[in-house]
Amino acid sequence: MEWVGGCASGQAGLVNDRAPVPYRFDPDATAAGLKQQYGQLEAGVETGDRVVVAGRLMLRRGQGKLAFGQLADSTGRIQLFATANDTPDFERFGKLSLGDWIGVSGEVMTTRKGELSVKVLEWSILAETRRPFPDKWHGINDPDTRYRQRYVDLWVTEEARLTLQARSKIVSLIRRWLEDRDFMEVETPALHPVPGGALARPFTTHHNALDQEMFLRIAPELYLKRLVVGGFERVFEIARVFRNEGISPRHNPEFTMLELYQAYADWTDIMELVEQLVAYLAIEICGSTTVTYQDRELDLSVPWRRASMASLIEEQTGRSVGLDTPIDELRALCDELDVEWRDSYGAGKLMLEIYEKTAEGEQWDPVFVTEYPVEVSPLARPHRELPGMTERFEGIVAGRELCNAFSELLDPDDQRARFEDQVRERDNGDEEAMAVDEDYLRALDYGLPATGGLGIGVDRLVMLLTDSATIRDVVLFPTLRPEQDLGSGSMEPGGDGQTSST
RNA sequence: GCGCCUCUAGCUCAACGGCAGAGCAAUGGACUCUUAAUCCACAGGUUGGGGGUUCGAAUCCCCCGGGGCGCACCA
Repeated sequence: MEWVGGCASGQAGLVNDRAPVPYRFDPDATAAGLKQQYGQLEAGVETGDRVVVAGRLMLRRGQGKLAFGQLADSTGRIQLFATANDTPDFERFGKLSLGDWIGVSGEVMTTRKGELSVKVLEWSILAETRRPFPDKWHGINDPDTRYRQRYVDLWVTEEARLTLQARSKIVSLIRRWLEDRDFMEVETPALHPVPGGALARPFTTHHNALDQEMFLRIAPELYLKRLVVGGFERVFEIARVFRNEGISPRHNPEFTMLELYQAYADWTDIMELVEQLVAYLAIEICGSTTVTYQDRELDLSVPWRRASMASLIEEQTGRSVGLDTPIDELRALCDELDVEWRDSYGAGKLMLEIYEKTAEGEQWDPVFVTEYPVEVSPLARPHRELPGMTERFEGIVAGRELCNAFSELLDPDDQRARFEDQVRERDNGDEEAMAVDEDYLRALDYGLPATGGLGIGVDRLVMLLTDSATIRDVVLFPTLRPEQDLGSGSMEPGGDGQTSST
């Protein structure tokens, strides 16, 4: 390792004074690793063990011929202990800016007060910060600044770092869990000629060479089922999907959806899969199936409650409704409950609207809501016992939809009729209705066996497991309006360029 | 898209019709065991932008812009 320690340029104090920094560096210890290995050390011990650490200087305390610092890396923080006698270029070390990246080689020790530290015996600057770091105690409070400058937020907001690290861990655990069950990860197109697989407004774009309108996918569903037709019996995709809709604490225009399809399975198999997967993740991430979400306890243990949509409506409103309830009665109930409806809505759509208004948000502990009407489930297979219903369920946790799943619709003729119903709804002004996907129908013509399918909102799952109130906290770079005053001028040395919330 | 709230130093916040302030950061100095170190000194502002009311506006009113939260849409 080449040490560039003591490379102060002699022009200290100038903003543009950039020390030469090494092309590579080889740390051999981390803050967390040191705490784990030496955590039990008594006060005043010098171990003689030499380690190399690297990171950002987050705190600094001069003490005459001593100096203390706190070095942060991706695992946490460790104290640095520098002395005029042992630390080369001690003077310069004491003048480092908060936020500077440094590499340190030194001896593992504890101070007289017992704080585990690395005594700085060699050090070098790995990168200087030319912008001041936020308040060392309060950090950044303005949410907009946090999301825009995530590269700073990750250093000064520990929860942000831990949450986003947990997200990575969760996605990794999902992959491994599914692979252990013989699911194969695939990647299907994100550019779709026909948007499908969900009810949502797409982003539109254009391919120049093909001179063709294209859509960013709103769901990978129809491609994944094509793969089951193709003989991949268990597939999954962790898909970034795009929906041209509002932004809110629970919605980002691009978000991540886990979809999986299992041949020969039905919706009951998928229910078991979901509750087991989520319980497994809760234990791995939170240490228990009982987690706290927004100051309220949440029991994710298996099995989750099953309840039909109609029964939940009755539970909340005391009114018994079903597909055979006269339409006027349903409309009257909507009016009574302040639920908007249109003439084109059938009994199934009215039921769904009533359920979403009255019951969905009232659920807290997980519940699989079953028996969705055919009318609102264009890709789900008819219920084997209940006419007009499908074998579809949604998993509701903490009052929000976590997943949507069903026994997949197999019959090409039925599917064509459902698509055509959707087109009629589109003609009636429903911009989220589906279009006919002829190639998908052709695939179904070749035969799809019984298949259970699932979509889970990964962002919302991460929110639950990390106790995050907003989706922006679990997305590294959430969608924001572009900053207005951030031109090329901000890159000029000495330019103000500080990007506040304005 | 509609409603409510909000925008003051690099960061976190005061001042709420009467001289724009503090802490941290920065800058200069003291200090051999600090833990958000402490102490001394110094500096930092077109109060988001524009207009209006007023003897006087960060403060009240209007318009515009950014952000937050609800509603609507949705996952």
